[in-house]
Amino acid sequence: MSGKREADASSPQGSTSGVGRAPNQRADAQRNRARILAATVTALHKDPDASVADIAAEAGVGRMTLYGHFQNRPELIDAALAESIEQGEEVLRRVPLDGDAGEAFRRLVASSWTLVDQARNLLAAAQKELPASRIRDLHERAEARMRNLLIRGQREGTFRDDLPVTWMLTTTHVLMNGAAEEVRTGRVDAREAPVLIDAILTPAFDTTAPKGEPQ
Amino acid sequence: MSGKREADASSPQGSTSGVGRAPNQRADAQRNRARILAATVTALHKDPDASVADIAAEAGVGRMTLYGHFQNRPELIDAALAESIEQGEEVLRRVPLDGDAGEAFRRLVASSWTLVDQARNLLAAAQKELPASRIRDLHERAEARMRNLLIRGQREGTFRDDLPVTWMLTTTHVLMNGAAEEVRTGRVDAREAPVLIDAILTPAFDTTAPKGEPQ
DNA sequence: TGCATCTCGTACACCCGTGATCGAGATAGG
DNA sequence: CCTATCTCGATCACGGGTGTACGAGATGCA
Repeated sequence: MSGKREADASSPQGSTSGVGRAPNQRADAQRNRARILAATVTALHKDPDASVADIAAEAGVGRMTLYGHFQNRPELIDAALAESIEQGEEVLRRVPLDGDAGEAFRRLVASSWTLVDQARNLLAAAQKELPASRIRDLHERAEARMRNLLIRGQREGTFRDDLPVTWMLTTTHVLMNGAAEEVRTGRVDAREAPVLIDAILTPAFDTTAPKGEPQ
Repeated sequence: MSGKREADASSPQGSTSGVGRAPNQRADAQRNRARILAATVTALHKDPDASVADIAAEAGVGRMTLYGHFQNRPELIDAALAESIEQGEEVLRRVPLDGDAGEAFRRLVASSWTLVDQARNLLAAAQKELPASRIRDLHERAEARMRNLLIRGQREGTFRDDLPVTWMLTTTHVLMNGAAEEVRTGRVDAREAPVLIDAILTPAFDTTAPKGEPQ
């Protein structure tokens, strides 16, 4: 449903007219497209404002080949973000959300953090090139999943209900990004990050705050 | 002491040689310098990557006049950030830090948030143009103040001591920025922001978590 | 094998931001 | 009122990124 996006991102260098080429892509063309998308993520991971040339180089492909697949920079970023999020969705869908809301939330945050850590610079780039609405749309499913979980937790009394859900989402989001930044600068070990995030969020959100010794 | 910075930011357009002009600035030149600094903050507040031309326009001054006061973009950003932080210091110095560490911390956060809210885009710009070390230096006093308070709170048993202080600082920092962003997009009212920040930090940091009904 | 498809280098036009230079004119301040 | 100081427009060089045009050659695919 609504698969209107990226309609004709195919047909590299449509020699003469080359308007609406169907997905009759040659195998190597498809491979290159995938490599470019992957390269976009890794290139941006290294340098948040990598140029199109940088990305093409990272993909081991000529700049012109890249422009054959994506008309311009925004379109490239959009496609990369969409793919990245789609892959993330596949992971997050596997996270069991039933049972205790607090436990489920911690599981979801742990999985999400890894994804955020990988794609944060891509996201930063997207925020500069794409309209905010587009980014919101792309994140809709992931955000809804977490929001619903928080709401359920509030109803069941697991989470405090004196906080707006949007603020809880923002807090979670911002903490994950902060942790990613700390990892990047080497001040925090990557494996420790989820623990640190939990150490803040659990007492901040839970109604029963088991912080160690309750004294 | 150590007023080595901005040494010769004076002498606009040193006509011929114009090397080391002492602070014999004319009154209007000083005024313009101040206006430019202020304009840098407000221009960057509107658009995080405003150009030098934008800033000059915002100050109601010619671009060349600006270059008369600051040799290049980094120097301008540096000066603006330094001044902004200096003004912030004046505010923060007035915050009483004695008494209960938790209360003192909340006071400090409330004051800090206002400052962060005003200067966050300036900071973002600075992070792109200035070496990270320089930014660290500029923030040293403010960060040390908060760090010491956190450490004292840990020693006195007010704050948990199972969290690295750096992570507590990061959490605080990141939450303030997040709140500022929410205010900017209109999802949160500015007066409510400090309350929301506290609502997270207090239960997250305090050993005794008074979250309303403790069961 | 043969053709459509795809790759990709070179070269170019264009926009934007920075920073320097020149020089005329305004203005503060003694 | 006179001069050193300051403002600031016009203009240019430069660098870097984006996107387009051309076209030769490699390659998958049937």
